[in-house]
Amino acid sequence: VAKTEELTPAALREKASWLLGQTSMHAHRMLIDALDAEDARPYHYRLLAALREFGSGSQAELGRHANLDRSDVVAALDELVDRGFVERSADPVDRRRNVISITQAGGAHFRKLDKILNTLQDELLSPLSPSQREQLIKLLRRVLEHQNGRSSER
Amino acid sequence: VAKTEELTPAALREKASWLLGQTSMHAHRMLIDALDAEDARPYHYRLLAALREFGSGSQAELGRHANLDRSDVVAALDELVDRGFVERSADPVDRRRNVISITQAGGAHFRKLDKILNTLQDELLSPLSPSQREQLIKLLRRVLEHQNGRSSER
DNA sequence: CAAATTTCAGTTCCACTGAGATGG
DNA sequence: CCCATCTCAGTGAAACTGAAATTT
Repeated sequence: VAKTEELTPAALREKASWLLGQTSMHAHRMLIDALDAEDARPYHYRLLAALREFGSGSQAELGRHANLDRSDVVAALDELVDRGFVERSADPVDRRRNVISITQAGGAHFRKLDKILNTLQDELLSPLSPSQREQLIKLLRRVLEHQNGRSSER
Repeated sequence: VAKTEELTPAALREKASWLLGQTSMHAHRMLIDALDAEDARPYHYRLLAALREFGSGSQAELGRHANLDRSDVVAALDELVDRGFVERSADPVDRRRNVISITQAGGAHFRKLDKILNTLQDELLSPLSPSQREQLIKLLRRVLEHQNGRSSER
């Protein structure tokens, strides 16, 4: 049996950016696999979550909430419209905008995906105790808030 | 001033996979930017680190250490050869193999990149105290080891 | 005129797949 | 015959860029 712990150079293993990259890549693969069973993609979940939490809105607004590029919002919403999970309609007060609203089927779909995502978190964090999980999330959130602060200063 | 903390849906903000993805993406962008100044890419650093730590070896072996796909090893090594940081030579005992060795310039290059990477870790973790940084690294490493264990069982 | 929105076309980076040629 | 290695060509997802058309 190969000792995978000794495969990776220490120079990499000790770097937070490396650990973040590896764990996040693995988590992302798990996510793709899990969503695939529902014919869904990570972008779908993000958009539906933003819609449920902030209500209907323009595509631009939605993209900012879900952290999607304006370009990718178009294509991802096309897919959600195809599946009947959201509706596009012209905004009567600002004719540049499309108003996106979530359908009933979309709400049900989101709840299903959210369950899948929650299960996935458990699997991902299974080697950690409950307090360690909280710790990890707290630390990551702090790093992320700092990053968001710095990038919005630019 | 916009409150970026309130932009993201709670459904996302509370998920470890989301936090990992966002922080790692940001870290990756920082990495790309920092290495760009040295005309280098993340793949270069990984390969050089593996070479320094495990010594000369075949490309396949190198790829396993640096976690690069066999296909990507070829192209990345081409770049490093062009820059004079590694040398390709035929393996006398196994003529399928290329033996890759790091040059003196390559060693110097690695040390420069390693400094850049270390500075970047500091910047990345700047909102955390020293003990929090250790905590984060410890927790991430534990998650990663668990992932590696599961994926090698398949 | 400046700014925002939607959309399209195209790019980059990373990871990966399939297949061919060579050799152990 | 099977397996490993190196290489090439191509795919796919995610994030992003530039520009056009429309409207505010």
